[in-house]
Amino acid sequence: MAESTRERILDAALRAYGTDGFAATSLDALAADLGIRKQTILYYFPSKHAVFEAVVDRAASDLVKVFEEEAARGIDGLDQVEAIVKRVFRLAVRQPQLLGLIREVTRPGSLSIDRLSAHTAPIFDRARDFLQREMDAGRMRPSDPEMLLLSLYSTVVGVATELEVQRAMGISDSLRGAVARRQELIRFLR
Amino acid sequence: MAESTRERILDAALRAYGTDGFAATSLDALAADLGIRKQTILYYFPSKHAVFEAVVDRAASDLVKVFEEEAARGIDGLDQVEAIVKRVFRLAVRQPQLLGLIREVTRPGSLSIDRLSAHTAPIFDRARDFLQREMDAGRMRPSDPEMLLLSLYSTVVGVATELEVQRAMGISDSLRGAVARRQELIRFLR
DNA sequence: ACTTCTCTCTACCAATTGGTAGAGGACCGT
DNA sequence: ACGGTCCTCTACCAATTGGTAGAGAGAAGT
Repeated sequence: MAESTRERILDAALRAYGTDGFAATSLDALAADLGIRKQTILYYFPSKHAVFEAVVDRAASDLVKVFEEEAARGIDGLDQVEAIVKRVFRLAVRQPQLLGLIREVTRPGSLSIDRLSAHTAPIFDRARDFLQREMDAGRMRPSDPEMLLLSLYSTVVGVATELEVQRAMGISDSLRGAVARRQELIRFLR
Repeated sequence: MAESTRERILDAALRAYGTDGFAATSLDALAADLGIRKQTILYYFPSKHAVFEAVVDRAASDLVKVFEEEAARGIDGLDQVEAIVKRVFRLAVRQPQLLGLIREVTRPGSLSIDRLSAHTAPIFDRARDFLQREMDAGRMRPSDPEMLLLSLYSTVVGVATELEVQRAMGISDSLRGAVARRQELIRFLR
């Protein structure tokens, strides 16, 4: 067996929740997509919401791993920021459902936002301290590091939502836009 | 009667769809929120989806009206851009559900995105032409006007989503962030 | 007084929802 | 051969879903 059933369920759930949303995706639809019965899903997860939480957990780990790996390489200064931004952008373009899921979690009525932030809070703190140090050392334009992080965050998430808007507005070359936004973002940091 | 039932339904639907989402909001819940029966809703609208479309239509008109009014004042150059950005930001901060609705419409699996873009396309074209003229005249930093518009759009939408993220990350002063982002955005345009 | 129109309601429906109970097969070590 | 564990299934359920049919109240016009 190439991939366990549990992993296959999480894959399909990420796709479905990231595009159609949690409420719009029934367990039956999810199961049908996988060619199984929904009772099989409920064997691995106690409830529908538990599936969602598991998807969020895995997505958060994937995202955190990117930061961990990049931080471990020990590049310093803006080069590290640029490397991380590049990798997150690549992740966003290749897996738009992942950002769709984040959009779903960060919705006002969401219950699982604390679950996501529990994963990302350490990364957030580390990034803020890093930026603060760089600013203090004069290697980066001084500003509020928390606000800068939020700005970075919403730019990346914005890229995912833009793709649909671009399509609706008849703008053709969508990948070019993402690249342009990334370059603009990095230029802003310098 | 201060407000017609139809308008009250649209108000409540905007609130609900903008925060919890379309699929997560049942007609029964919507009706209960208004103290009426769902059959009353179905008297004014032929189906649940029709309610959503009506909400989208009205929200789009509100948004378009802001542009129309501001354009009619005949201010030229960057001052007009700044005025529009300010008004849209104010709208976004005061009515976060409105941006939540846009987020809902621009979701990949959405059916109504064409309905929204039908309203906003003329505005989009006019804004693009305006920016192009300003750039040609040398009154604005030259770049791709379509990309610039997308950048403006995602910044504004980002502000709405940031509010929740800020709360989860423990950043307190959320309004300050929005103002900072607006100033940064306008500074970028110069 | 009668009809007509507008509006909100009760009663009801078939389909779908998330979830439970438990059967049965495949594979395991004994 | 046998009991146990892992996994996926069929059968079923109560609750909720969006939607239909039509009663009844009220105001307005005639």
